[in-house]
Amino acid sequence: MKLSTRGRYGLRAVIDLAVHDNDGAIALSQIAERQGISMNYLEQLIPKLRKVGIVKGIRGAQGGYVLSKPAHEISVGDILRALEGDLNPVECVEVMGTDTTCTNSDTCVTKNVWKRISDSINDAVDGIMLSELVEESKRVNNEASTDTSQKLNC
Amino acid sequence: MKLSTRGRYGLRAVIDLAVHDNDGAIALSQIAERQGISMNYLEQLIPKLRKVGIVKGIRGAQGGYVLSKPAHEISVGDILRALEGDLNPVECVEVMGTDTTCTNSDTCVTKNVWKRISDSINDAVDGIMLSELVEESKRVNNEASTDTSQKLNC
DNA sequence: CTAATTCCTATTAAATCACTCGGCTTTCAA
DNA sequence: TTGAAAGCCGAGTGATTTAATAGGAATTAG
Repeated sequence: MKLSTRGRYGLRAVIDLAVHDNDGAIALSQIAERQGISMNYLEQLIPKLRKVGIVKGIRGAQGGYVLSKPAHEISVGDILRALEGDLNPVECVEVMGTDTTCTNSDTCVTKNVWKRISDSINDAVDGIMLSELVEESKRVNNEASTDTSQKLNC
Repeated sequence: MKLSTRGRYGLRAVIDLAVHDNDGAIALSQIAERQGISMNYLEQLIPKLRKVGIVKGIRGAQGGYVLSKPAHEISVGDILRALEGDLNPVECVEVMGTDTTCTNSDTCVTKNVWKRISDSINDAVDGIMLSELVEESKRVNNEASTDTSQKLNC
């Protein structure tokens, strides 16, 4: 019941990108260095974010990545689901009504348990917008004001 | 971000045990057969439940397992945490204040995200008591009333 | 005693994770 | 026009975890 590094690194990368949003295209190498993440590995996470329209790649020299829509239109849920797949604790809880796997879903007691967990997770992450995290990141780094690099942990 | 079979099988096993609570000690072989779970594997999950005082083993012939406290005093959270370990989405979110790993927790923006996810998961599972699931299981099986075996899926 | 049962430890095949690596394509800048 | 900077893509790999299986010791009712 843990998020993988995909979700953790990926969220940090997107926050980093969002914080530097008005600096034009940001090269992956910059994000990787600031966040202390292997660039090769980050490169694997990006396609997942690109596919759902969170980031956009700009190829060629002086290229890099930008957010493909404003930060207040991107939720943490969007980011984490792109990176981790659906956030349901079990397979059988699908999008609502579309029970593919679980055959005896009528007599299944545990299903309601998984549903409640699933809903609470998704509600939580959908309630946090990327813009909030950007604000918080800037505020925290101003207070600390030691270095301007947006180094994030966890 | 999925529960393992430990949590899924284990919860079903405990529900099964709770449903047959007044039949005396229940052999693992019975639970395994009713739930369609390998007995050898179930045997590995039991120690986790025993350690936190959810079930109690009765050794010898005619032995088996019983709940070690009433079902309304056992939450789904107790069961899942026993089987899966803590339900936090990342390591660095610990019991509140005991931040062992994450060093720069002050400037860590994502930490609050993990905290909110963690809280919502734990609130959800702690709000469901085993007794509720037993009630529901009995009700559902009466309505369906095809077989008396408490076969659960998911 | 003996059969049933819990209890404990070891082994294992398969999957997943967290990367690394190499090569290709696109584009800008000099 | 060419070269370097970047994104893009797929294959490979060691370590860890998962989901079991297997075997045997301890315990107890009948």
